[in-house]
Amino acid sequence: MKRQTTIKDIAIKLGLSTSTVSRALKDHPDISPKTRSVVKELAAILGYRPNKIALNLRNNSTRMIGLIIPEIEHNFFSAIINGVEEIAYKNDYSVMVFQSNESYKREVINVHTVLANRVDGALISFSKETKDFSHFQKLIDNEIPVVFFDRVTDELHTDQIIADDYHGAYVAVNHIIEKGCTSIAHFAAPQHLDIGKNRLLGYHDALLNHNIPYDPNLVMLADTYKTAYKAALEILKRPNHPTGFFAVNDMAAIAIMKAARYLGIKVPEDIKVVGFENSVVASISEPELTTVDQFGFELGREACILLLKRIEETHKENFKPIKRAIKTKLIIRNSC
Amino acid sequence: MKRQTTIKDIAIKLGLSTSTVSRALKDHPDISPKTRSVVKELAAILGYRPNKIALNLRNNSTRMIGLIIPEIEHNFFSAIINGVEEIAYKNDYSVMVFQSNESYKREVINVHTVLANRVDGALISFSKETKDFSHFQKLIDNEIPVVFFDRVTDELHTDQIIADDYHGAYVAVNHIIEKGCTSIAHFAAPQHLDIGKNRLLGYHDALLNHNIPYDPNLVMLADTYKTAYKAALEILKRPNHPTGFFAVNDMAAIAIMKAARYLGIKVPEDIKVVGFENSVVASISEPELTTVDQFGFELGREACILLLKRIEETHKENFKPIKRAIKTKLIIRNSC
DNA sequence: ATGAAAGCGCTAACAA
DNA sequence: TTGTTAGCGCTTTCAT
Repeated sequence: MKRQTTIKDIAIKLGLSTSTVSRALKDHPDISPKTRSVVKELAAILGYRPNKIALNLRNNSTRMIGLIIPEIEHNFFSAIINGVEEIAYKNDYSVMVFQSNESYKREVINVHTVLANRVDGALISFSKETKDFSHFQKLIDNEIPVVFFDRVTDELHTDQIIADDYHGAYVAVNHIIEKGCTSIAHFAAPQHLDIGKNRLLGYHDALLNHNIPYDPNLVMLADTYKTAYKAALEILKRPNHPTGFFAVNDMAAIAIMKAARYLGIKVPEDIKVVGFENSVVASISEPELTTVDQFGFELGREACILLLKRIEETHKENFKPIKRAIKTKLIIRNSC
Repeated sequence: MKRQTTIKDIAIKLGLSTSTVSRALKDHPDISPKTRSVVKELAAILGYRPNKIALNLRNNSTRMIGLIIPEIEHNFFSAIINGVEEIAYKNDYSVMVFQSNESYKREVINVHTVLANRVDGALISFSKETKDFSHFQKLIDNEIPVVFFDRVTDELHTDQIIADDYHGAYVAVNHIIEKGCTSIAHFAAPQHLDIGKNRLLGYHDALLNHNIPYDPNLVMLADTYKTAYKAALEILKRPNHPTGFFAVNDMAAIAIMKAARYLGIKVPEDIKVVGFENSVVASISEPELTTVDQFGFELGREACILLLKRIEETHKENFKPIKRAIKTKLIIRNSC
């Protein structure tokens, strides 16, 4: 990089001190209008841009937010990034994105990088592999505000923003039942994730509420396209296979529909399928997927708003974690 | 943020000078083994982490790369981010992602933010709106290495990494012709984008090569789902509508298939459709989409590798821009 | 083998 | 109204 114009350059050329230039540049009232305009003019000519790094060092603040997510390529998370970015941008913060790629090891490194970069705050959705949370504790120990979203844990004393997983699942399964299904399978996420637990619980309670017994044999651990496709083939080959399917996310739901098509089973005539997420793929699949919108963009916004509030808070003592759930909404299309 | 342990803290506690501590920490041979181990021990106990900001200021280097893309939610670009990140990560660089959201105005601001953050280099794919490139010139004037990818321009004297658009399009249209179509429409991107021009050219030449006359009435400007759906409805209602469709990207291709389904036209029996990109949606649509894989991940990797090379280059004089095209590959599925 | 001092670019308390 | 000085955390040249 070329040597950039500094305040000193301007000061020397104008026979002023650096402090005068600094003040003139930020319209300090002490500086005479004449000096002010002269300084600003030369600054413009030389293309002066304040050195953010120097500012960072001086202010001990980077106006940067660290965002750790499992995978950028997952539509839900890119929607979240958008929400985060919108708020950050409006408040003159920049966002550094780090991916764990669902790897615990990588996530630990991400946390270290975030720490090293001296971000002002961090937004985190942890990997599926993560069961130990001590690396996050380092952020907290350093008093870096942290907000967890979507994938959260109660083991850490931090803010949480999640989708209303329980309620979303409940409404979805309710809808399947109202469409006439009495035997309903659930393709679930790992149960050490709150999101896995809560969606299963919503499913469970919706069944019971309609006096449909809960059958563990109808619950499969399958939250990716691949695992769901395999599980769907297996379950659809059972005699008297279930006619309703509630998947923990859209990709799993679509895998179920693909498997059904492969077996010559028709959706929604023979079986009904509901997903969770409302990603782009939901309106591309055939039939188009009925699913629960979890408003990733909104979730990103809310998480970022809360984080900025924490960053700007002065009284860090008696910190009370906030837990907020974003409302979900059932989007009815053609698969159920 | 809490006050972090500094070299000075360690120095004082140990009755040493900051320079000794600094040297001990990086195994400088001058420092006695004893001092070295004592320093390191205390550093570990206090959880010392070098302050990257201070380093940045001193070294005039941030080990950060600025990445400006149109939209993170577009699968192709998130694949690119992954490629970039892989290389950056391996070389101990961090990536700051900025979205223009296809807005010229926002892109100009992005460039300023990138500049303010004193990144060591920038990777850029500009917005559809961008026709004036002077904001990018500022980066070049500051001697910040820049590599353009996917959306590139010859107006700037910079490196470029693109997909082999011409050849990919040529092969795709060739395939459609071989499947028996003689009347083939093209859904194109704006012609001020190289990618729009080159894919149209590939389409054009493939036709001519088979003695099929080029008909401008069969070329529609439609590179989003919405515009493509509308254009497809229009063109499919024409008497003797074309039977082959080559779309500039997958979303447009899927829109064509959706419009066809709406009109009761069968793919691939009645019309054949080929896309460009090979994003996730291509294997989700029904029928699954035949498309040209443009290897976003690879493209991101290559762009980043080239950028890092530029950053580390010492001789910046007689700079010769490199233009590289990543090979594409036709992925045959069920739509053609 | 270790320390003192200067400097990266900027700001702000204090002086004049 | 403007200038001097110190300091943010770190490295490195030049003493010692």
